[in-house]
Amino acid sequence: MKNYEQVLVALRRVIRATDLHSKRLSKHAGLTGPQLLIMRTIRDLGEVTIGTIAENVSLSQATVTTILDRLELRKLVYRVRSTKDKRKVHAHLTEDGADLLARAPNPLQEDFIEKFQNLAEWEQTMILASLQRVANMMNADDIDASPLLTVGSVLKDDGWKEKS
Amino acid sequence: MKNYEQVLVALRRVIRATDLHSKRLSKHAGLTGPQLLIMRTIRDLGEVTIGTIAENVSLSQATVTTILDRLELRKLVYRVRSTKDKRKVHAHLTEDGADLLARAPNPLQEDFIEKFQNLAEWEQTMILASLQRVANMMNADDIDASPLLTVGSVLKDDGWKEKS
DNA sequence: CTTATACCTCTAATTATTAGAGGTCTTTGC
DNA sequence: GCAAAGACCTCTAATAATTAGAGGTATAAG
Repeated sequence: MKNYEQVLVALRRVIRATDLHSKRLSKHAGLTGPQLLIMRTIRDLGEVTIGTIAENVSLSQATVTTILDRLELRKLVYRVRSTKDKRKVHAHLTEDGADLLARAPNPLQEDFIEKFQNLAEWEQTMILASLQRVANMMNADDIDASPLLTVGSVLKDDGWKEKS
Repeated sequence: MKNYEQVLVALRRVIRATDLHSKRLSKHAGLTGPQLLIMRTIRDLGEVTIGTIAENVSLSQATVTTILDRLELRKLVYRVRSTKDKRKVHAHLTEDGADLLARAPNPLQEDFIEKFQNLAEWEQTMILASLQRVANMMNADDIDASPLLTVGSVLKDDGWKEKS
């Protein structure tokens, strides 16, 4: 399994669904969960458009826009309109933003990627499937508890239901 | 009749419909008809958005955008994105643009407004109705020649068909 | 515990830009 | 003169970001 990004997305969905994002993270460095999430996305992906951020953190463009407004007000990020396509806007971290982010704790993602990649492939697949199952359960209106996971079913089935 | 703008719009439509805009004006000052039209709109209306320009010259926003691109390339206009509403963009004339526009002949609009306002109201109404009739005829696929203008009908009927 | 404040989040509407296609006019080469 | 090329003009449809408006949650203050 090459892309651990799916795992991260699944993790984020679990975090949001369980309200960890707000209760656990809001104190640290004065940033809320979504704010941290977005700032990390900007740092990790480099020159990103609003749309790309939204896609990566599973939020609407409108939501990302308003959160960026607040971050920009605090001089933690800034926007640059693309010259090649003037519809697009790139978000960047300011130096202050990068500093703050570096000091902010990241209990969930800290060297997670490195460790995850050292796992056996079948184990990675199993973990991903489990996370997806949890995330789907959180977001589902009617929780269907019947289909139990088996290693066999996991290895066959790659996709997972998108958020309703 | 307070607004002579309707008369100007009607005039512009006649000009476009008869291709005067390109044949007669394109030589002067190196500007084409639509370019002149748009630059005058910017000068006369002050801080205008793209949408307002489009409305005033009866062109689509997309068309105004591309024409402004060419004018901006020649440093005759510049754009400023509104800080109050970041969707909006204001167009301005550069000094070069204002100079060029001042030297450009304006055979159709030169002190037209002042003279027009000195006419009697019924006469203004009559002229507007006539222009609208001509403009509508130009744009109509099937020209209906039957209804002749009368002073009575003109004074009653205020609206006119929008361009199809 | 209630109220106020500050976030988060969404959908729908708005504004500008771009893509793509088709048209006209002017210039250039023959 | 005439054909071809290049530069405009113009539109509709698609795309990107923002805003408006409404509803929800969490934190702070009394």
